[in-house]
Amino acid sequence: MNSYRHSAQLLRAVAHPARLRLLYALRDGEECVCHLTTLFRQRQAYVSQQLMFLRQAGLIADRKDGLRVYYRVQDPRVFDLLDAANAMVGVKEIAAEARTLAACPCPKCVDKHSNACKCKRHLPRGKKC
Amino acid sequence: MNSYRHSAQLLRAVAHPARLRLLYALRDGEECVCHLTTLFRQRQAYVSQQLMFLRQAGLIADRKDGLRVYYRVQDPRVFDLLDAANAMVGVKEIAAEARTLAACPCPKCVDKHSNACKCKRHLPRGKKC
DNA sequence: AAACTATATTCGGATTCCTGAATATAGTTT
DNA sequence: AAACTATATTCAGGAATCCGAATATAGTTT
Repeated sequence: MNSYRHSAQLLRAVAHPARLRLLYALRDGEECVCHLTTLFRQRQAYVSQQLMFLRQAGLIADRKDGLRVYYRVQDPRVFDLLDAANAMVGVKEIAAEARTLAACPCPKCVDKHSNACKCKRHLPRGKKC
Repeated sequence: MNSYRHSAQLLRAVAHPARLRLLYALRDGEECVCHLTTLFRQRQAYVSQQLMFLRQAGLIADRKDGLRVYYRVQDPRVFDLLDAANAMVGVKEIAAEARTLAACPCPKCVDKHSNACKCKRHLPRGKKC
């Protein structure tokens, strides 16, 4: 009966504030690392580390597009888990965090600015075309 | 938004094979420490430690009756959590483990033996009245 | 190719967790 | 009170985790 071991492993992957926050940020769709880094105001290396942890646990998958890497959750049932935990500690429902950020150079955020250039050129963080 | 911290703490309390197993053993009712120790074939000190962990996390509560201490789960919603985790790792449903044990001296187990004495005297482990 | 950008990985030290051994506490029986 | 029983707690060493700093990798633009 060491199916307990598998469940425990899954639970441990999820038992960390930063990783919880990451999963919720991916709740309604993939995001690139730069977006998550900007959103959380954390070092890129740290975000990558936690993403690696979640990936090795099989909770998220990645997709490359040019320089960027987009992450998505593998199995939406993980939110059944997280919501159950939140219910127990008295949290209603965690809404997805703001989807577009002025300081983020990823396509999704840039497209939102109607006055921003839509060309595909890579721009340094925070600069405009 | 550090409600993440609370959820993470709850999840960590549960992210351990021994503690998972304990919770499932309490799924359909309270059990005393000696019963759990016999059931798991583990040192009493170890079982007590893990119970203490669960108690400090607010997941279980205890009740004293003479020498024995009976533990029960505080909030049955914890099984929503655990079942969700099991579903993700492909475990159907965890049945409660055997409820009565020949080697266990707790009242519940002794009563099951129709040929055993029902007096309230305390007996050394494994000996009969 | 060289400079640049987004992301990943390695390394190390501090801290936390795990668990065995030993011991303490509290209730019970004689 | 003394011996005994069920349970709880403390302690310590080793393993695992956390996270910052530095560096590596791979794709892009010029």
